[in-house]
Amino acid sequence: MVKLEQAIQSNKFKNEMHKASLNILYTAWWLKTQMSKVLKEFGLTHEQYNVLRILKGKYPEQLCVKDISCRMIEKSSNVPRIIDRLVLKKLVKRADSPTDKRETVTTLTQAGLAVLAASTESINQLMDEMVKMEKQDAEQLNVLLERLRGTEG
Amino acid sequence: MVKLEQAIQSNKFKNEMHKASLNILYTAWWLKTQMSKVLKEFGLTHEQYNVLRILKGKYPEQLCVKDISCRMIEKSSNVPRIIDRLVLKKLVKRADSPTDKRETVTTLTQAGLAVLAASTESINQLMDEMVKMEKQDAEQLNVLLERLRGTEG
DNA sequence: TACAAATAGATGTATATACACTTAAATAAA
DNA sequence: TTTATTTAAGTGTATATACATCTATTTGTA
Repeated sequence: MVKLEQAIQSNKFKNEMHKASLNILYTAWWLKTQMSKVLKEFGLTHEQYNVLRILKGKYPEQLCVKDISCRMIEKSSNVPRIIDRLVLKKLVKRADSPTDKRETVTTLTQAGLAVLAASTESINQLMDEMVKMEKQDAEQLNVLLERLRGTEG
Repeated sequence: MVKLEQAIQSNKFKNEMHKASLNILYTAWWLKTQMSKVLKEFGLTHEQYNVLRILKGKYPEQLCVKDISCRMIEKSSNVPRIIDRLVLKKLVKRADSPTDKRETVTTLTQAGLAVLAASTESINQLMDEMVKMEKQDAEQLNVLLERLRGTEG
């Protein structure tokens, strides 16, 4: 097992909480990197994949930019530009909203659905291989992460 | 407490492990965002701060680019360009390595030491306010994150 | 109704990530 | 010793993040 100390070549942590913060940042980077390798085979970035998944969650409903934004893991993502790239690849379609002329709405194309299905299968397979963890541990991890963010407002 | 389900407006998780992965990614983004707000007051980005901390860890020793890279939390960071920006701000000094002409070595300036000390104090204060967690929980979190990365290699 | 405020999305800029490629220098091998 | 390989760092490009600003539209209010 690769411990945090080896990964970042340091064992000077102010306290356990400081170490845990660095551990979360490192683990997030590690997860993203592994997933990105798989997604690259489908010509997708991690963030493009996230947008496709969000669209799938409401398919065939059309979602406006702000409805996608508020579901993104990283809230400061620039969704219009991510959609730009998905449009170029013909994985999503953009249209004016019929109810509000300020909004543009987006939906998956058939190609988008296909690429998403295939890439999701690979991602799920990766997760099964990569992350060996008992259900009970995963539950405990979720509890602790939400406890950590306790003061979030 | 803000749960993951509210944060990303979804409660469709394949299993607890899938949820834990998203929870780690979201928590990492949340931590980075909070820290970046504090660092901005000192004109630093999260990654610039990480490089300064790494240099401090060996100060007054001079570190070459690869020694900084291997200590970065995000290994794919482009360290030469982060150093470029720190040099412009006169927080670090770059010089040719005396032993290997391919290498350039970097050290903190007095200004760099001062900015790092001040920003670290603010970051520590933020952490104390933001993250309310018992030492025991933090220890358990570290155990679980390392168990999750078990197959890393 | 007319005007002010708020909202949606697009756009601009600086920085960072991810990764490929180049150049120079050090090391290994023929 | 000469050549080949490896290594270190810098550079180029596409994409993303973080945040500010702009425009068009909608909503709220006088």
